[in-house]
Amino acid sequence: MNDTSIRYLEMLQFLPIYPAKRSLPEIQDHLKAYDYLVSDRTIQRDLIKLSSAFGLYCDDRSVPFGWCWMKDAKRADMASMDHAEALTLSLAKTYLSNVLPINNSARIEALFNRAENFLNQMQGSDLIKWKDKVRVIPVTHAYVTPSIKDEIQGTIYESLLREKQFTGKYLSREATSAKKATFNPLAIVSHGVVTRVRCTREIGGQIDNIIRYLPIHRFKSVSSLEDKINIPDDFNLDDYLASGQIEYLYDESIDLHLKFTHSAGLHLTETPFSKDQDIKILKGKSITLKAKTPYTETLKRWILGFGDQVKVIGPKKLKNEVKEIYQRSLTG
Amino acid sequence: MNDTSIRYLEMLQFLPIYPAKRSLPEIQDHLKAYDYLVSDRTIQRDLIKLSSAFGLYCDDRSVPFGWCWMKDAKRADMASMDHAEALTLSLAKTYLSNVLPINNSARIEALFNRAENFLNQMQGSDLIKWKDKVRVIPVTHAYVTPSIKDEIQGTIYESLLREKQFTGKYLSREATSAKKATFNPLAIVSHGVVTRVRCTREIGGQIDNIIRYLPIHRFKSVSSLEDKINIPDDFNLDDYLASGQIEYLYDESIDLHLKFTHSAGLHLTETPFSKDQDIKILKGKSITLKAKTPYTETLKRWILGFGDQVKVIGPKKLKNEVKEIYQRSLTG
DNA sequence: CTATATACGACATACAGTGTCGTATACAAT
DNA sequence: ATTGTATACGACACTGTATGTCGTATATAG
Repeated sequence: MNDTSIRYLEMLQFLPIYPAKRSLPEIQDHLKAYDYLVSDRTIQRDLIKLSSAFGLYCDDRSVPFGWCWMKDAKRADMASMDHAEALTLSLAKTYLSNVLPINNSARIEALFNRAENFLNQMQGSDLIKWKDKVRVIPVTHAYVTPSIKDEIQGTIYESLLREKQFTGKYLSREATSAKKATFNPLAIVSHGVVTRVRCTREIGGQIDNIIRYLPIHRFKSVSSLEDKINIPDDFNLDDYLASGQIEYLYDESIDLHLKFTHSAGLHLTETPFSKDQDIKILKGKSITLKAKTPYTETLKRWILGFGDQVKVIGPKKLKNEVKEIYQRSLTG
Repeated sequence: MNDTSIRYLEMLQFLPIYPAKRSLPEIQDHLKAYDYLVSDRTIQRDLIKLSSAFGLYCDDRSVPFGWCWMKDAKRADMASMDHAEALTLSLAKTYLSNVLPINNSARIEALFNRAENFLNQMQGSDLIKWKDKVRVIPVTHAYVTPSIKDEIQGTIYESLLREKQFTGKYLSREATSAKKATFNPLAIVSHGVVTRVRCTREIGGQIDNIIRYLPIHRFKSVSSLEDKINIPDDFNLDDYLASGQIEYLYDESIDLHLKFTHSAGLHLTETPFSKDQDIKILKGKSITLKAKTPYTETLKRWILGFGDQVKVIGPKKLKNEVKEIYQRSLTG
């Protein structure tokens, strides 16, 4: 068996990403721990060899030299972790699990696991309970994720990208048993825990040219075909999303004008609504926001979520809409 | 360059994870592209050698044989990506960038880049514009991310985990110039694009035992110290978050009871509010939801976001609160 | 059944990987 | 400055293994 290659990998995984770095003696010690007893000269030669193939960088401004991955190295994801990065990944995991079915990616799970292992195995005089030091406050309600089988998601994604058809059994909301059909995948639209595939359907060779919008968790089974998809003439995803068939986009662009209470609006000074926002703090301490923005379902919820801490000043249409919502709520 | 070990690594990176596989001629072609001109016999021997050391699998049910990584192989994270995984990662990136400052993690960026490169370089008869086939509809308004310097975030995270102090210049919202002090980091609380550090402050060796809650983007500079942090007696993060000093948790547990319009509530049948939710579809098609849940700021916004499509039935306190919000909105 | 592609054992050879040694250089302490 | 120690690196020799070639067996396709 060839020890050398494995030793290389062990080395590559021990090196951090620039600007952090490791000296040759540190590397040698690390390898020793894995029973790779090689001379320093060998390691030196290895590093030079690997640096051209993998994009390693050697900081030779001072002795001992420091070795690391270049920031933009292709395979920099193999590099070792540091505290900050592991913590960032742990946070990322929490956010993503609220919002995206990531069960499909063995790799990203492996990455998250590596981060947690790193944090758990932190060396030190006493075991530091890092989990007691970190909290994520969700920015959105965390629904229970519908379960999606890896193979189903994988097949649909791959068919989409390869522009191939797939067959499958789909259980619609109304139906009691899943219906078999052939599908032409056109696009994937991810909206939180629900991922949908835009597609047309063929049953018994019959295409109906209805563009459907099917949550992939409702597919009970799928298998890929090698036939090219039939694309409806001039299908365009953005046009489709904007067409209002899906509720999410009401208006391409509106001149939003809101008035916040001081405490509710203050966050805009640090986390702007948008890059072109225009905020003013009025005498009474209220804060006004002006911005050009698309009018989406998400925006509407964002505004409504503030309750009486925000007042819509414009556009008039939106102002009336919100007013009517409140009136209906009170009378309904 | 003619190096066996690096050729091995190149090979390993070319192999996909089971059930996908690559044939020997495919592997040879790939290596040829990297100027590794070796005989097929050599590659065959390599694969056999590597398979025991790395957990490769050879599908020898039909000729030509297909090689791949076993699913649970230790180092499977160096395997090549497939379509589904690359797409998942691309979606994850979009979500995360709305919600978390990930600029700090060179590794996760490297992973995302790898995914996008994979998608861009998809071979095929014609170039497939994958970006036209994927959309993410944000589940929450995307604020502009405050800029945080890598070093500052890194130093604070590391200090927290190592339980060491750090010094830094902090610019408070009211002040015009940053103030230098020593900080005892106690915890990190991430809330969307804003990440805050719970800490106490020391100025001129004087500790005030006020537990502060500072957004890390307001630090202008920091540098780590080697002194152990001073922890206030019986500090506990959860107690602190629950104490109401931060607005986010109003009540440990309430019996939430809501009534949705049919269209607004239907999503709960597939993406449940919580694991213990109890939903009923009434005669008038309205949908009621009962669930035990903490009462948080996020929950309040979630409810308000539905506007007149939801009615609070209980608890009474919440019902009145929402009613008052609407009344104030209309009269204010 | 024939033709072609693939798999794999055997063998001889060249060369890559390695440790050792010696020298040049860098950094820290005196 | 001067000394001592750690590090970097070129040169060389040796061992082992990585490699191409060839021949044979087997599988797939036409």
